Amino acid sequence: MEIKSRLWIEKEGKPFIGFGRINLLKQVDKTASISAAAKTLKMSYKKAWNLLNEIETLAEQPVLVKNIGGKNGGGTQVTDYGKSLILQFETLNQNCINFLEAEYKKLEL
Amino acid sequence: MEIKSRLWIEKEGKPFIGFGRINLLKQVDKTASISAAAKTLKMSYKKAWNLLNEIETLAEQPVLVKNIGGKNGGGTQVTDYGKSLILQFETLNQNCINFLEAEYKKLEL
DNA sequence: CTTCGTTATATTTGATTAGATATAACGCTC
DNA sequence: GAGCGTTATATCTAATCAAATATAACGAAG
Repeated sequence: MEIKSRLWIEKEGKPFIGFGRINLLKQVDKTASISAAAKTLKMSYKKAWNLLNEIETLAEQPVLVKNIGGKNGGGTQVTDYGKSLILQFETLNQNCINFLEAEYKKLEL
Repeated sequence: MEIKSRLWIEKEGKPFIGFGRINLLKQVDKTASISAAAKTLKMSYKKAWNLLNEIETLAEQPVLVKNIGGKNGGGTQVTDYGKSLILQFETLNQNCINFLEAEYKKLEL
């Protein structure tokens, strides 16, 4: 028996960043490509693009720098702001997990 | 911009209790009827029954006392154990929300 | 100027899930 | 024993969501 959690941040009532989107951002950062990131996460390119597009629509600062065409067909880089989103969310998530594990031990189920 | 969370407890890898199930249990406790609880939550009886059945299958102690037939066709009562599940989950959930609100203020998004 | 792999986008198909419907058992009440 | 409203369960339909497919634009490189 174990406790699970999912947290996310909303903006204007719409999901802004959460577990899946941050995971996707990390893969984009690692591969420098939306399509490559989608492939490693076994997700359709369309879905990945939609998720990233929602993030950028809601974000006040640019999250991605995209290059269409050119060397190797192009690619996508994650901005410093995007990287800070990843870092902040992951620490927040880990803090939450630690907190819940401690609380969970107090329960009698 | 606001932070949201969902937490749940799994048993044998399957969801045991979470937000929706606890909400349903509360309604059953209030109405003393699965069908009435399903109606107020705008959920099909089948779905409500399935959720409650999963809870009881995984729980080590009885959560519900069901009466088929009889006065008013029967009904369902929540056991003391079931009520303790409700109470414990709700306090845990509220503690988590308070914790996250505090953590959230530290972030720069 | 052709090739390449990427971003970008619409459309269509498929699968999974939720919902509606139907039916039976049950036991108290009248 | 007929009626009632509930629990219990199967089956069929609808709707939603994910996936696959198709197509175009793009720009560096050879």
